[in-house]
Formats: sequence, structure tokens, C-alpha cells
Amino acid sequence: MAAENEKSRLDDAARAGWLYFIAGHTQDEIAKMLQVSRASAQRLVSLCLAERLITFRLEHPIAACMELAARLKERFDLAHCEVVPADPAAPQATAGIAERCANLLDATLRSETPVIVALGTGRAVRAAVERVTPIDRPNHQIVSLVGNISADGSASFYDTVGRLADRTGARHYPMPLPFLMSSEDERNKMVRIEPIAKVKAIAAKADMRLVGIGQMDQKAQVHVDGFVTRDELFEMMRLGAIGEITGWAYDAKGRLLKAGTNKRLTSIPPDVPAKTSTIGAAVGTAKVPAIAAALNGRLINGLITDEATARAILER
Amino acid sequence: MAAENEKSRLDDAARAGWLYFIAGHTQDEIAKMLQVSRASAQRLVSLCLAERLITFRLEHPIAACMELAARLKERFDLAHCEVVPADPAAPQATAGIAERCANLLDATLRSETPVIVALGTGRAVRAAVERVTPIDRPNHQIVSLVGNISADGSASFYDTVGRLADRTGARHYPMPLPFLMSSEDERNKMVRIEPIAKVKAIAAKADMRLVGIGQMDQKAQVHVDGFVTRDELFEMMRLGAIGEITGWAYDAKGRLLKAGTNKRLTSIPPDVPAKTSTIGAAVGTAKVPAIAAALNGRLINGLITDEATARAILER
DNA sequence: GCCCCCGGTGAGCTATTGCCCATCGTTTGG
DNA sequence: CCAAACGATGGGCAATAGCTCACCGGGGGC
Repeated sequence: MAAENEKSRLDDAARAGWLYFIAGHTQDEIAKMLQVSRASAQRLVSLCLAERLITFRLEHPIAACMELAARLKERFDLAHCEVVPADPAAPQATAGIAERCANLLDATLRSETPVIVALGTGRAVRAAVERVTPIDRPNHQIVSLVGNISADGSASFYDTVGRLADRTGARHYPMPLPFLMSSEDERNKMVRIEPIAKVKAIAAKADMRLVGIGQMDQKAQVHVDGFVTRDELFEMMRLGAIGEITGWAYDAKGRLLKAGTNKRLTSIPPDVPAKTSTIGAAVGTAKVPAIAAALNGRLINGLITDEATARAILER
Repeated sequence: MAAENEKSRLDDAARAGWLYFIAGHTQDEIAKMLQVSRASAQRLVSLCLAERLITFRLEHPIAACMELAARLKERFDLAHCEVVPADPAAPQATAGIAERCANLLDATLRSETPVIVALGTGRAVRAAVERVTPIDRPNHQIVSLVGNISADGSASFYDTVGRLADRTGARHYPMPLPFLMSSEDERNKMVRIEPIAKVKAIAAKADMRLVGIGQMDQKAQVHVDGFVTRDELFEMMRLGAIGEITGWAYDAKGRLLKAGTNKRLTSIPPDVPAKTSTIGAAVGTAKVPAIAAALNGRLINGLITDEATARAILER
């Protein structure tokens, strides 16, 4: 008897679900049709959902992305995660994620109350600031997490902080330092000087950090851009470096290395685990180990990537 | 540009749909996530539905039934239609539809304001009244559409009206007449006599009619039950009879025949097209042509049947 | 046999949703 | 280049849905 009632109840639940989701009736109408109170109709619809009698199928490339983002968020306990559809024409294209990063910056900067945004390295970050919608927010602050003088002493390679400040009217704080100093002592000396300490203090209060993630292999961006020499890169790789964020190299478990270039690096060191909103932006198969390590080591608590990369991270 | 905006809008719609139906967020939350007003989030969810980006799938036998019922309702412009799952163990079983008919009767009889229910022939109708939940409604009226004296002059074959009245305390009006009279003249004379005219007048005001549908073939119920002879049956078949409702034979287009037993029949003739609620109840492959004809001829405006029969009717 | 517990029920309150409308930006035609 | 027309937007309101609560009735344990 119990089984029969159960079955009949599920039948009714299915009926209610059909009438609600497929036929598009209101629960009131369904209640009248099935001769029950509206409350019961609502329960039947709930039951239909709870028992998974009805399933939703979203036939759209976005669906897979949402699914991947949800899984990444869950797996790595992220505060924020976005996965954009992979562009089959250009698998490494940063266009997609740059757009999302820009959107995120837009959202953050739209705030009327003053916010502090910190920017790291990375092509996606550079592309993102270019796409930010101009808006007048003179009370915001934009701060750089990395030195903007390259190894050869030349001018800033790419002034993300300045560009973003242009678009918002915000005060901006580039870090007038070389990427690497010549020794640990010198680095320690430099980061204590007044203007740098001030930048550091502001960065520490940042409401949002947007950083790129670099892999530490022969094509490492820090080397390609001329910030570290081939020898320095190889040394870090020997020491176990698998990725870097704002130049800070970390190993496969996401632990910051305490040797090599990390000792001479002027960049503001990341919080471990990441505080407030620290969003990593990166795409590409080559970056998968670096991204995964950063996630595991909690160097970041947010991620913006593409479908292919997201899938690869989850399948590791 | 237009195409790109369009695409991006659909992407957002898909995102919104995913967040709403799959992740279970409210539209307010989605609005915040997508950085739009709640109204826009609502529009995106609507769009997702309208564009059929999302589909609902109900994995339950009931789903097919609901679908068939909706199609029958649409195709034949029915006021009411129910399709019950076919019982594979007993394809002709009336149990399923009887339960639904009983439910319908329950619903009608539950009314506090007086209602008039008219009953026709059919096993499903008989079974239905047996399943009606007892309820005290002395002001209701139950009226028979057919004579309850069989050809051999014996007592009522099965007193549906009386049974239903027992269960409700309603006044009941059986029709104290033989099913067939010996001639057209005699029939016309009988139906004018006071008690019969009164039954007829009540029946004309019925709020709901529940009738069986019989096929006119060698296994016709009217013959099996002994109401018409083999010769009479064959004559009607020659005249084109394909089905009958309360004994009234009709052809493949649902037109009442004006000859044969129809001229001697005492049953109250059906309204064409059916007025108020006239529900046919029938299952079985053999009855498909009869049911389809009744639907096409608008002899009924409601149908209760099973899945297999519904499918067969729609596939004709 | 009696009582407790569980699952179900409907009332009623609040959150959520759907939709209308005034407004505004954008596009198209003159 | 302007104006009209169209479409999208967000506020606001009425309808709808979700949920909590107190209550009821049946089934099993003591």
C-alpha cells in the first residue's frame, strides 16, 4: 500500500511538474486540476524537482562553461569563477577572458564608494584594462603589484595601472622599481623606502586583485618579456618552480619558493591564502599545471579561464 | 554588430537560464552576477525559454500521457482530456480510466451548489461510480441518459444512477423504459409521457455528462449486453454505424444515423455539438474509430482514455 | 488498546517573479 | 543632419511561489 501511495504521489508530482514546466500553468491552476490545495501543488512541483523526475537541458555552449565554472568553484573553494567558451579558431586567445576581466573590473569600479584595485602581470590583464568602460571615479585607487621598470632599466613596459587610471580618473600607484634587484639585501632596502612602502600599504588594502598566471617553462612570459634571464629561469625550474604570479615563483603544490629570483623580486608578495578577492586570469594548455598549483596553494581565490583550460584543470 | 550583440544576448540568456534553472539562483542574484537590473534578468530568463535554449525533460511515464492529452485537447478542441498510462498487463483494463472518471465525478459532486450529473453506458462509467468517494450532497441530481430495462423486459442491468445516488444521497432519475421500443411511433409516444419527459428535462440541464463509447462491430457492447439483436446490429453496420453513445449510433464522421435502431431508441439523444461538459470514457484498439468519429462529430467535448488508445487516435 | 511519531495538509505570511509603463539611447529614413 | 520609430532599460506594482506553522489522521511500538 505504501508503495502504491508512493507511486501515485510520484505520478502526481510528475503530472504537476509537467503542467508547471512544460504546459506553463501556474500552481493555482494545477491545484485546481489535480484537486488539491495550492500548497500541495507547490509541494508536488518541489517533489518533482527533488526526485529529479524532471531535468533541465541547456543546449548552448555556455552551459558547459557554467558547469565547469561551478565545478572549479566547488573543487577549489573559489569566491569567483568564470569560464568562457573556447574559441576554436584561436585556442590561446585572451580576448574572451579579457572581456570577462574587463567586465569584472567594470563591476568593481562602478561602485560609488572608493575601492582599491590592484593589478598584476599578464596579457589578459593588459587586454582587460583596455576594454574597461570609461567611468569617472576619482576616489578609487589603482595600484600595481609589480615593478614597472624592466631589467635593462628602460621605461615601463606596459603601464596597465596608468591606463586604467586614465579610464576612471582614479589615483594610481605604479611601482617605480625594477622587476628584480641585484641582490636580496638591495631588494629589502628598496622595498622599505617611503614611496614603495606606501604603494605596498595601499596594495595591502586592495578590494580586488587581478593577476595573470605564468607558467615556468622555456616559454615563460617573465623570460620572454626580458624580466628574467634564461639562466635565472632555469635555476627556478631546477628549484621546482612551476608557475608565477606577479613574478613570485611557486612549486607544483602552490608553495612560494624561498630562493632564486624570489629573493630579489620587488613585486608585492601574494597573501597565502589569498585574502579579499584575488582573481587569476589565464588560458592555455601550457598554463594548466601553473593554474592548478596556484589554486591548490590558495594563491588565488578566483579564476577566469576558458573552457579547454578549465576542463584540463579538472581532469588532472 | 547586430549579429554579435544578438549572440552575446543569447549567451547571457543562456547564462541566466543556467543560473536560474540549473543552479537554482533567484533572478535577483542573477541580476547581481550579470550586472543587470532584475527586470533584465527576468527578461533574459524569459528569452532563454522563448528561444528554447533550455528544454525540460520529464523522465516519467506520465509525461507521455500529459503530452498526448494536450495534443488531443488541441486537435479536437476539447474542454477536458485525460490520458492514463497504459497498463501493459491488461491493455483493455478500464481500471485506470475508471479511477480518473471517478475523480472527475468526485470533483463535480464535491460542489456545494446543486449539480446535475448525467450518466450514460459503458463499463468504465459503471466502474467509475463504484469508486466515487461517498459524500453527502442531497441537493445534487443524478440522471440516466439510457433506459434501464433490457430487451427481455428484465430488471435494470446495472443501476449506475442508483449506485451513484447511494454514495451521495442525491436524488436520482433512472429512465424506466426499455432500451429499444418496437417501433418509431411507440418510441415517440413513450418519450412524451410525463415521467420520461421529466427525466429528459433534467438531463437537458445536466452540468456534466459521463458516457461510454461503444464500437459497432461484432463485439459491440450493445449486442453483447443483449440490447440489440445480431440482425439489428448488422443492419446498423450496413447503414454505416461505426460507434454508439448511449445507444445512439453514428457514422465514421460522427453523424447520428437517422435510421435503424436509432428510430426506436429511448435514450436521450446527445446534443450536437456537445453542450456543457460531455465526457467520453473509452479504451481499446477496437474503439479507436468510434472514439475518433465521436470527437470529429463533436458528440463529446471531453475524453478520458489510455495512452495506447490516445496514440492510436492521433495517428489515424 | 492506547499513544507517539511521521508524513501530509491548508492557512497565511513574505520573497520572488512577471509585467506594465515611462524613459532613454540607438538606429533608420527623409 | 535631424526626426521619428524602435528597442532596451529600470521602477513599481500585482500576481505567483516558497515557506513556516499548527494541526490532523493513520500506522506501528509499547
